Formats: sequence, structure tokens, C-alpha cells
Amino acid sequence: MARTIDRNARKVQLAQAVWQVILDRGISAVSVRTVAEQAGVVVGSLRHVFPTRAELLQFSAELMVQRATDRVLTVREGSDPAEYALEVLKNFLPLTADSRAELEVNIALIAESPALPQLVAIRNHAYEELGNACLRLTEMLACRPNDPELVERARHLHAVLDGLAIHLLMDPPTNDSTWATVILEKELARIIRNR
Amino acid sequence: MARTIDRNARKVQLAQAVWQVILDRGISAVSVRTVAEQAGVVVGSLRHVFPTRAELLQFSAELMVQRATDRVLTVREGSDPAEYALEVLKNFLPLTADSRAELEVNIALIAESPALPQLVAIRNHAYEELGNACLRLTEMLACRPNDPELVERARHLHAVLDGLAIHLLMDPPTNDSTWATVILEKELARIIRNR
DNA sequence: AGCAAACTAGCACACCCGTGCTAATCTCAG
DNA sequence: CTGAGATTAGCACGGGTGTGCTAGTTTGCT
Repeated sequence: MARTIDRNARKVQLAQAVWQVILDRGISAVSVRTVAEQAGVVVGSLRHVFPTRAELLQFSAELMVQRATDRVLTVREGSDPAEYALEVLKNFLPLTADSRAELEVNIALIAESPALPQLVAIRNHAYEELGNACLRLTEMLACRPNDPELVERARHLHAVLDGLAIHLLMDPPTNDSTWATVILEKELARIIRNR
Repeated sequence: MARTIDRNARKVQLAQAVWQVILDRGISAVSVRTVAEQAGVVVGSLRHVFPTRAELLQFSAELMVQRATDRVLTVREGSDPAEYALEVLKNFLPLTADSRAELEVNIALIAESPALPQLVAIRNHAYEELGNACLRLTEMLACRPNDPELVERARHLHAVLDGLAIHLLMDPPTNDSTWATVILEKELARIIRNR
């Protein structure tokens, strides 16, 4: 054997190159050549890890979802449930350069799904997970676990969350974005008030 | 002179071909050749109307915004303000095949904006218009025109609207979608209740 | 040291890309 | 009918695309 070295690290490096190309030049500019160049490797090396373009994009999408998941798992449950919920949900808003890029890439990959059917499964899974998270937080805030009535309320919250995410993406990144978290707080307060 | 015929109709025909290609094969598949083939014309003819690819995509985006605007303008103000507001806003949700395709194309074009900077201006304009519409409806429902306090409430509504739009896009088109309008009604009811 | 596996590097092919360009065809005003 | 401008048709160029393929090079276990 030889350098069994971090094959996964190489994959991550290449996925990040994919993201960068998407951010800089749009999804149409993503090719094995542009990505390899962005990553500073030759095409042959890239194709040793990802034999086809589809595999490259699929991994890039999966890693992005993984990143978001990991980020939200770092939030520790505190004393105040509302504060905890807010912290968790803020992780799904593009408030930092990283999460902003994440969302931008996400949208680009969704737009490409007609050509890459594998991507819709990834997207659907992430969507369901986020929906479940909203439901769990709603049940927690309302202190009524397993109440089917809360499903609609959770969907409402989920809609606000994704809507805010898009609106933040429209604003230039330098703009003040506290208004978004204020609206999110209001939405959480509604759930608590109606508990 | 010769057939000064509907040059604009031809443009519309080509724009629709663009949409169809995006829907079927993703934004990356949009080229002058694929679009011309989809429209049933040769590349030369397409390029007589749209000399460059950028012009083709720009017009396609603008027409899409125009379509949505036209659609919403057909709603007549009725007796019940809440009902009127709901009808207006429902036009921005992908509830029909047409509006669904519209949103899908919209997202694809947004994803391509790094490569086509003209698209972000179109997108921003549409976004602002929708924001203004939400504000006007909110003021109407709350019976408090020009109350700056309503700006945040209108943004909240706007977020719910766009969030629901995305969620409807995730669901297969055949699925029941009344839940979305129910949530929208609830959001409007909140505005009225707090008037 | 030796060697097999992992990795890098790159050539080659057939195909699609946008666009400049010319020639043929059509259609109506005169 | 005639001719001019609108429209269609298509060739050609340089360049980018994904991927099959073959050599070189490195690496670490035995």
C-alpha cells in the first residue's frame, strides 16, 4: 500500500473548491477542470477521488448538509428554552460568511437537480430534518409534546425560518441583519404565548 | 419591409423554451442550441432575436417577473379585505403548474447570477416589489397606513410567504397543498387581530 | 530492498459551447 | 412585378466539456 493518507481530507478540499467556483462563477461554471484548478490539483488527481462529475457534486452537496448539521449540534441546551431554540434556529440563517455561502451553494445545487437527480434526495432529506427540528422545538416551547395541533404551528415556524434565510441572502452581507433574528424571536414568542 | 410580424411573440416563445429547458434539464443545459431546438427554430433565427446568450436569459427572467406581476393585477378588490389579501398572496405561491415552473425557473436564474450580473438587478427589483405589496396589504389589514411599526410585521408576512413558496416547491406537485394557504390565512389573521 | 498499491500527470477523443460571418429565402411596400 | 429589408439557415472557428486511457511517481508494508 501507499499513502492511505486522508483521502477524505482530499474530498473535503475538492468539495470546498466546488463551493468556491459556484460562489464566484455560478453553477454552470462547475466542471472537473475548473474545480481541479481551484483546488490546485490536476484533473487526473481529482478524478482519482471522484471518477465522475456527478460524484463530485453529490459529495459536495452531502458535505454541505453535514456541515450545517454539525454546526447546530454544537448548541448546548441552556436554562431558557426560548433562548436555546433561537440559538438553534439562528444556525440555519445565513448570518455568517460560511453559512451564507452554504445557502448560496445549496440553492445552486437545487437549481441543478434536473440534471443530477441524486441531489433531490439529499435536498429532501435535509428539508425533512429541518422540519423535524422545528417540530421538536415547537413542542418544547409549547410544553405539549406529541400534540398533533402543533404540526401546523411548526410548519409555520419552518416557513418563517426559510423565508428569512432567503431574505438575508438578498441583502448584501454587510447590511445589518438583526431584524431577521427579531422576527424569529417574535415567531417563537407566539408559540410560547399560545402554549 | 417584410414580415414585421410579432417579434415580441417570438421572444416570448424563445423565453418559454428557456424555461422548459431549465425545468427539464437544469440551468447548466441552457445554451443557444438547446433552447433553439426546444423552440423548434435554428440557432440563426434565435440569434437574430437575441444576438447573445446573456440577452436571451435576461429577457427570460424579465418576462417571468412580468408574468407574475400581470397575474396578481387581475385580482379585484372585493368586500372582504382579508379575502382580497389572501387571493393576492396566493398568486405568489406555486399552486399551479405555471406558477410552480415560474418559481423553479426563478431559483435557477438566481443560481446563475454570478455568471450573469444583470440577473441580480431583476431579482432585487422583484423582491422589493413583493416586499412593498406585503407592506400595503399589511397596512390595509391593520387599518393603520404609514405606521412604521407595521414594517416589521410586513417583513414577517413576506418571510412566511416566501418560505411557504419554497416548501410547496419541495412537495411533489400532486400533493395536497391546502395546508399552505391555511398557514397564510393564520398569518393574515394575526395581523388583523393585532390591528 | 523490493514491490504492489495509491496517487499524480497528462494525452486523446468526441462532443457541446458562444459567436462571427455569409448566403439563401421570404414577405410586403412601392 | 420588383426590390429591399426582415428573417431563416448554416458553416467555421477557437475553446471548453466529460471521460477513457496510459504512463510515471511516490509511499509504506513486508
